[in-house]
Amino acid sequence: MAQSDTVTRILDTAEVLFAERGFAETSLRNITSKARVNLAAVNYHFGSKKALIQAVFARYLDPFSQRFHTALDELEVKYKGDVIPLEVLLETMAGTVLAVPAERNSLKVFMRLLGLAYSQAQGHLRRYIQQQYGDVFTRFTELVRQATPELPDAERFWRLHFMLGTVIFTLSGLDALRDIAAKDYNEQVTVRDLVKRLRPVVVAGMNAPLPSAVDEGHYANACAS
Amino acid sequence: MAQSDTVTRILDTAEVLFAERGFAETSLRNITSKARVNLAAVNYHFGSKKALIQAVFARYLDPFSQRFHTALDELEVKYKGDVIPLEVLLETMAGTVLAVPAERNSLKVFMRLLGLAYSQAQGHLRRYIQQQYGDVFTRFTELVRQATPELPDAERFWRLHFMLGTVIFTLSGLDALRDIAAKDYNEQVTVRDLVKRLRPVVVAGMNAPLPSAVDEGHYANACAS
Amino acid sequence: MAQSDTVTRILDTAEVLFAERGFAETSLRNITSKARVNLAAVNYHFGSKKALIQAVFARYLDPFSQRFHTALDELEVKYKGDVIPLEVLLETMAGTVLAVPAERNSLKVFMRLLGLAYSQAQGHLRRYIQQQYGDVFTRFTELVRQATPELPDAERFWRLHFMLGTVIFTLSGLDALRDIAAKDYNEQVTVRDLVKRLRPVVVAGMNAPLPSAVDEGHYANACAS
Amino acid sequence: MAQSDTVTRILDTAEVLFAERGFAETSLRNITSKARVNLAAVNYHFGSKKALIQAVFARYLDPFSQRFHTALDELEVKYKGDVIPLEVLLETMAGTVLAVPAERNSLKVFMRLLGLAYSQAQGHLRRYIQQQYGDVFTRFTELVRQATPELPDAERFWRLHFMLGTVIFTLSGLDALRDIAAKDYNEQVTVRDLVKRLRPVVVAGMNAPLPSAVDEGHYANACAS
DNA sequence: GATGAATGAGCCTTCATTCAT
DNA sequence: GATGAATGAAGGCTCATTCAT
Repeated sequence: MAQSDTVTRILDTAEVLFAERGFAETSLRNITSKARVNLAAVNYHFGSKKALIQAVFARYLDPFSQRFHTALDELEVKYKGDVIPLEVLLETMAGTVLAVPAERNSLKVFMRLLGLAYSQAQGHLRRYIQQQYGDVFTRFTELVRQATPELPDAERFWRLHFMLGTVIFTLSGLDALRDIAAKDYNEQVTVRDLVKRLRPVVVAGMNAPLPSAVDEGHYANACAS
Repeated sequence: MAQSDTVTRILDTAEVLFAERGFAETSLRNITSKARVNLAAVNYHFGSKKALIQAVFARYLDPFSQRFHTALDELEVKYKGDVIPLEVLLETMAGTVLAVPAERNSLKVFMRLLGLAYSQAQGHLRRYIQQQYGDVFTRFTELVRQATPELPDAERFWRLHFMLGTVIFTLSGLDALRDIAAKDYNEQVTVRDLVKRLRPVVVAGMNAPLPSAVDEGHYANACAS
Repeated sequence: MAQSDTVTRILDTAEVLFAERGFAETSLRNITSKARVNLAAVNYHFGSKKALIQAVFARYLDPFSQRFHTALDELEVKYKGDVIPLEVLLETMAGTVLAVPAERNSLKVFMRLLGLAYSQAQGHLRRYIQQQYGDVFTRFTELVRQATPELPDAERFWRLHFMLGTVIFTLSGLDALRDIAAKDYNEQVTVRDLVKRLRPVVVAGMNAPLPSAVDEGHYANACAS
Repeated sequence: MAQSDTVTRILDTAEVLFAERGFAETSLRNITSKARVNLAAVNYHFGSKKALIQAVFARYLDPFSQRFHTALDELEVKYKGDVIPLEVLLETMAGTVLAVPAERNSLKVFMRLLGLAYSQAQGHLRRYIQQQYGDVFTRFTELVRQATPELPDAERFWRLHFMLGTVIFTLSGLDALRDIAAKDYNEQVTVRDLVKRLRPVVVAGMNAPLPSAVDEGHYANACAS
């Protein structure tokens, strides 16, 4: 078997199974048997299951990180010191996110993986992602800060995560939702359709009026934590 | 030991551990040893791990479902045939969601669990929730439909899920995000604060302009799936 | 619930399940749930699973033992000191065996149980049967001895067990064999039919010529144990 | 540890324990601890306990099936079209049965296993044996049919099973019976002795006169099932 | 470089039994 | 007299990992 064929086969199979079932629910046996590879190969090539999980992410995030840096470079050149508008920043990020897995025909898988990275109990994974790719996100949020000077820093932080939740939740649960949509609305939705639908919602969310301080304590009597 | 003390102790411990680690990563031994209860007690009282998971959800969703029905009844009486405004509907839902676990001092846990219900590979759980509580959500979405007659049905479906993602993603990942926010913005955020912040964003998202058909194919060259 | 209703329900259910699956494969839960009786009732009324197994046998063997003694009494009166012919002894035993469970409509179950008593790893059961009912069988074999004076004692011992094997094996596996027979020979066989078929074979087996000493060592080179 | 040493040790230990206690009463832990082998080795090499049980049988039945086919081939050559006498067929089967485990010094174990295969609630095992080795037995019964043209087909079917019961019941319960015989008749019986004793009985049983139709209903009043 | 074999820890579940009520 | 609750032991099986070859 060719040298890195095994490695590739493992990664290809692992990302699909991880995306389908989650990390804990996917055993190395599941992966190696479906990939028709020796069970010990995972530990041989990657060292451990954790390292395999990280490698699966790295295969997406390395090119993403690189392309996103390049795209931001180009934007900074184009706007040469002027503030880059929020819509442009969001479009750029969306474009890069879509571009990377497009080459691997598996945007859906990538989105599922991103969702899992947030929701599953894999502390090592969040630490790994933060450490390896934190700088791109830091750079991006700084540009967003410049594009939304009217937003308090904390508000911007939360709204970015609100919108992150919107996107990841939707795209990572795409299959299930798509089935419902297809049944109820007789509509075959593609990722492209969804992104088109997401755009105005995300922009509106980011530009929503600030919460009025008046409402404070509205639920105070109902919420203890 | 008091009659149903064991049952309660198991449920209390299970919901915390499930919320912290997920279902697959939490063993019955983890639960029973922390709850200082015999391992076999889980199977005696619940029948299986799956049934325990469902029971954990039922303890939240049963009262939620009941209260939400009641709240919607009251709204329908109050508006006697008139359309109930979207903001009122959203407030009512938020109020009910907050009220239920408030009595148990564990809104955070409830939100984590809801997030897990969507993201983890527990098909039985989604089936169970859909089957047991589907009707409340159906009733709610029908009222939302009447409140947003200008939205195409499919668009409303997707936007509701966009907003669901916003809320669940944020609140279920609350701890991690709160830590970051505390460090970067020196801010101790409560769930109440977050709900206050979420409200204008959700309303703005639901009321965002419809996506223009002109944009179609915008990312066509970047997205293969 | 009436006093001994529970006991009867347990015994009725237990004998059926034991006959179907064997002793180890039938749990007290199987029995009590099918009998719609409390799990603890078995230990309450019988003391242990072993005791339940013995009770199931006692319900058949007590009347059998009593009737067989009576039948042999009558034979001894009738033949007043003369030797009772082998055929008569065999017929009498067969008649008694058939008569007992006939009242409970479950000869098949009784035979399965007898087969299990021999084949399953329930040492306590063999000891129990030997201790409780050994005397009837001793009395019977003594009469057989008188009826077959030409047979060496050891030969008679073995032939009785050969024939016991014939009967128990056939009748205890009745269902499976009946299915095959029904399929291959288009024949719906009853227990009565089988007993009719067994009679000449058993008699011929008992009366077979003695093995010639010449044959000794015929398989010596083929058999090491 | 040598390559298949583990497999052999597991099989050797398993067949002894199965024969002594039955399948359900023998745990994998019993087997692996006695065989001084890791518990997981059973699942690694065999896949499941069921598969182990089947493997234990296969180790006897594979060579038996092969040898018996060969022996029947030789008989057909020798008798070139003529009918092979019943005695010869029975001797041939007996010889093959004795020859196979002789090499493994465990005829007794083999016989116990055969008895268990019939009496224990292991449906999968009967299915497996029928499927894997059904053809040899079909071939054998066809030759018996030619050797006993005077017997009605159904009668021959039942008599073969009568005799099968005789043999399996006796040989599978050998140890217990041998103990009794040793005590009562001061006789140390070997398997060879028993086979010598079985032969005339089996032949006489097969050749017994047909049951007279006159006797029909003899026990009719005594047998309800 | 790659793999078949083996391992120890842990999984969920079921068992017969006991006990307080 | 009868039962719901609880228990310790044991069941078969799967896991990620290691190791000799």
